[in-house]
Amino acid sequence: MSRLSALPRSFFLRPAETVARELLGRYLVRRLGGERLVTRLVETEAYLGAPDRASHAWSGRRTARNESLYLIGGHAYVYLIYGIHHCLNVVTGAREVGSAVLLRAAEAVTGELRMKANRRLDRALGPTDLAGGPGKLCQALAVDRRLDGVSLLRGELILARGEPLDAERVVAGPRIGIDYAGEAAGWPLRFAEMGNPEVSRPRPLA
DNA sequence: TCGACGATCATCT
DNA sequence: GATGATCGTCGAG
Repeated sequence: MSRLSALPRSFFLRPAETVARELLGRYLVRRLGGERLVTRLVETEAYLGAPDRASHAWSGRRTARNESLYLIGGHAYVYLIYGIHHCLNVVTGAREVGSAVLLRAAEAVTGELRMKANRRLDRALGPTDLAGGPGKLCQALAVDRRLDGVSLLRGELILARGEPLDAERVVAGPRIGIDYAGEAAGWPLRFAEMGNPEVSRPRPLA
């Protein structure tokens, strides 16, 4: 069961790019009404904070919405996108920095039936339909703004140790959906497990 | 107070 | 590949 023990604070007190890479293969555990849903992370993106035009903390931007981005590493930042979907981020680094890692895709380990029910899709599920995308991952695990700012070291949403990937199994590429971000749009801050079928859109070449 | 927009997804052709 | 859904947030006025 040690694979499901929480990652320590020190794991998150590092640059977002490092944390994003090393989160691959780890477990994201959601406690939901006595049930435990376990997923294994296969795709992440780093957002660097003030210097990163794609980041909600770009240029030190700070509002009621993104306040939890400025917590110490190891907390959740959850926001609503396109009025419909939620995105789950892991805050990294020291307090007041504003860097984070977006959790983009995961595969089910346990609790798959509940996740499928949470997704409310009647048709047969394809490879990326369960949690192969940031909005889908949140829906499968019932993550919404109520979990904004919670600690990921304990409680109803936890990041656990799992088995980190060997470096040669990690693919890097540009981030998704941030064409507005100028030069930052091309930075290779998206990381995924090579060849994993759950990985979302513009699939990195394996 | 108002208008524009977005770290997406499902469905359609 | 294209498009509509849908609304909280933010900056401009």
